[in-house]
Amino acid sequence: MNSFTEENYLKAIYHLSEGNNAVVSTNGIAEVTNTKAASVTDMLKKLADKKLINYIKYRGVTLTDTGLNAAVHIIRKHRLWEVFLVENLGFKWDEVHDIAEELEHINSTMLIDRLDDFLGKPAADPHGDPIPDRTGNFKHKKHVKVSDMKLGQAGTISGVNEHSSVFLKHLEKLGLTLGTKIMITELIEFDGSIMLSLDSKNERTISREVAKNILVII
Amino acid sequence: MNSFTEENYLKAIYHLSEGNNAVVSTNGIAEVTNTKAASVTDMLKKLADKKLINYIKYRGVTLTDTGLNAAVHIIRKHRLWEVFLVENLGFKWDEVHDIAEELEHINSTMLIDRLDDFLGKPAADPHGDPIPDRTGNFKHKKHVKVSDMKLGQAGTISGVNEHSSVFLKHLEKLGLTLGTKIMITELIEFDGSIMLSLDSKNERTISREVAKNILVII
DNA sequence: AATAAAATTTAGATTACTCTAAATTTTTAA
DNA sequence: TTAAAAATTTAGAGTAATCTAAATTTTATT
Repeated sequence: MNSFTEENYLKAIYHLSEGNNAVVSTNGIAEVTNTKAASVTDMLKKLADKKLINYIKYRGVTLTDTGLNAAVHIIRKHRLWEVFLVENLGFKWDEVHDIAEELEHINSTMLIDRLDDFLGKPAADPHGDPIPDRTGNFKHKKHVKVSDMKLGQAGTISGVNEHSSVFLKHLEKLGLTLGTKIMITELIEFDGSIMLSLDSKNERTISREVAKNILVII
Repeated sequence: MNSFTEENYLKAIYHLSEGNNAVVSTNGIAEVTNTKAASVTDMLKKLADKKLINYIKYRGVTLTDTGLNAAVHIIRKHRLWEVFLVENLGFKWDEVHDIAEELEHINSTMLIDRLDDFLGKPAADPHGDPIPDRTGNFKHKKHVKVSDMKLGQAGTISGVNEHSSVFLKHLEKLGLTLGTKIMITELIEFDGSIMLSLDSKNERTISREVAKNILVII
């Protein structure tokens, strides 16, 4: 069994590689785990010994099949708990991240399978992120970043890349919640800002930084 | 904030003192926490520094008000999660202890209050143990051990003192579940065994050890 | 009351994870 | 293509929780 801390490293590596098994850097991991690069190096050696990652000194890290599987199951737990918190306990989408971060480390396959059944085997969490099934398979929805959309293109908001409360509250204030239909009405050359219409009515301007963290289905 | 481990010691002390603030011994704690007495001594010093316990070297331990409050809140969390597991996820009463043991350390007052509401503010967990409210108050049901009952006395099973799966499965096999009405039909002098009738029908014999761990309301 | 047994504490070490500071390797850019 | 900057690793040390073995205190028993 992997420790709480090991699980957090695996999850960090998974997220940094965007699920694509892209090579991940020591500093990148240090940043998202709130540790120092030296501590990360120590842990990488340990994870490599346990055959959870492929690690080449100075060159970076990828997950092995075992490591990927472990990471995906932690993510499954995290997202199922988020659904429970929002659907059953009445939390808002910007309030669930930290609690799910703790709940995701509870280890019981039976618990998670039964939670999954109880929730009706949901396909996505409250932020639109897909939930893998018990074998670890995702049904991959094709998400596009708003920052990659062309002028005049339309789509439906289907997810976010950033789960912090500040960001999600901001989206809510702008009316940019899951399911909202948007269309790009103007691309500002100066700073990369984007103007878009909401459900064919109101118009909004968002910064490039915000646009990068909103996902749509076209 | 107290660590996972500190919380387990507080809970152990609470249970050993039977909620009565009776003095608890180092060896007693070592046994229920699966550690060695030397490790317990180290931790007791730490808990005393944090003013969670009253500790006199060689003489034993009681909880301070702060320590008692912390312990009661951990127990509240444990019991609420047990209700959730049985009522909503379909677990049996002998399957929930270990999972609740992990869930009880999740720290979020908001989570627990909302879980409490979601469950309908239950008064007892699946083993009949009372659940304190958010201020830490128990509505104390008067429980009597079957081993303390007199010949001819009747009562309704309302709780157990032992939560292991082996014990609970045994009770189930005998039909001795919560809510069952029993009457003492014979007290065996030889070994302290007790014979009782179930819902005025079947008769059962249980050992003194079993009788000590079943609670009834008279 | 003296001594043996039991309970408890101290001393010294170990494991998991973390850190700072210094050394090494890789990348970037003149 | 080489020097400076950035990234990474190593060395050495610290904290939390644990352990064994030895020392001390309490309790039980003659």
